[in-house]
Amino acid sequence: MIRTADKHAKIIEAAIKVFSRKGFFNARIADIGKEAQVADGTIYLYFNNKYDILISLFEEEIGKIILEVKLLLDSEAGDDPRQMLRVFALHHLRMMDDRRELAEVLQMELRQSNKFMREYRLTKFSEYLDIISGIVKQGQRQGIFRGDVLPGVFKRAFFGALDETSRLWVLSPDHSYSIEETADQITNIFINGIMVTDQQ
Amino acid sequence: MIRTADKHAKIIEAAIKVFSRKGFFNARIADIGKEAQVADGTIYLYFNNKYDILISLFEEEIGKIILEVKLLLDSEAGDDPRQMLRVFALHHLRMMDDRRELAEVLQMELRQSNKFMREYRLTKFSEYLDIISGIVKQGQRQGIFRGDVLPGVFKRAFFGALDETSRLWVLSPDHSYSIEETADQITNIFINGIMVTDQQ
DNA sequence: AAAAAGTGGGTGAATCCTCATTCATTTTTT
DNA sequence: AAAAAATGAATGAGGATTCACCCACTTTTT
Repeated sequence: MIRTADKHAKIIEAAIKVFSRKGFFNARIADIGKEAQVADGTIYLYFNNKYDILISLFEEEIGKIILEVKLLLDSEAGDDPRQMLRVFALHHLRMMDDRRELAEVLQMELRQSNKFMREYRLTKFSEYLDIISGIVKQGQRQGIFRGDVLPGVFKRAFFGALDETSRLWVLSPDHSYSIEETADQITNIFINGIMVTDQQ
Repeated sequence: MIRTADKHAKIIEAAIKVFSRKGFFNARIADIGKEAQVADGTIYLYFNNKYDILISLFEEEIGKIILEVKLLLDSEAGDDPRQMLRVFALHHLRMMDDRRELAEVLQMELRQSNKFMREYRLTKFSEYLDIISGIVKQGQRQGIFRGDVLPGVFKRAFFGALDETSRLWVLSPDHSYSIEETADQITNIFINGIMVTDQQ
């Protein structure tokens, strides 16, 4: 055999392709098997069922994204919460743009999955959002962000804004605005919106 | 005959309940029929297929929401774009809170539908978003919103923020913050973020 | 005005197809 | 030659859609 090319990873990769193409419910296990060049039955050696593939996909991929963005924050944002928000936004949008297929799966399926798998907690996703509220809290401690902003509301608003904006590209890949421009626009709105100002 | 108790509306109403409970794909036509107290076959007298129910639901319900919010904007926001954003946000969040089942369907299924029904355009949804960009443009004309903010980006960011925030309640109905408080938080961030300021 | 036809919305059992999952068998690894 | 991994045909459940039939009501004929 040509290298035990980590079947698990191969299947996840294939699932991203197939789910992004057809959506979770319309995707057949056979499609994933074919894409991964693996027999249908093999998939069940690595995953319990179809949902399990989706959940594993979420947790693993978001896990990677968290690592990436934390690294970037450490290396490029110094101690400035404004810069941290910028870095976060830019990384998020770049990632969505670079990895269209993954982006599509996250955007389309992540919400639903919450629902019909109520038992399952998307722990990694929560962790991702908590990076944002962490930044806000830090800014408030430093006195440069207004204290009356609720970090728990802000994190959702900020993520929602990024997510909704990037959906534009996923659906119609011909940007009218550049990633950098868009990230700037959004971050500026939020930063101005949350800063301590002298007037008012 | 007992006055055709508008079967169409009855089916849509039932579909909202069923889709919100089980999600589009897990919902059975039989479930909708049962909920609407109508035979399975009857549904096909009013809709072409299962997708068609979902699409009709979207367009009709969002249509109603558009009418409501436009009325409110006329009657309560005067000519002040800031106030208009407030009214829009508050109405959106209130609506999501009052009509949980509809909210759930919109949040969970609206995204996907775009995808597996690529042919279909969600015209009403676009119209809804364009209310936001209209407000921004008006504010820019009046010189109270910064001219460098792109209305097409802003509308998505603002909607995304509202949408993501309200998902919190839909999934776990025990608010920690009130609707009004949350609407205020979000609107404040965006208004401060977009205002023309003297400093900087 | 009674009887006979006609109309069409409504019905729900039957059809027919699509997969997720299983497992007996084969192939590869140790 | 065991043990482990992989295969893919067969199974069986589920569910969207169809369609032959019903019946309450309206229109036409007698």
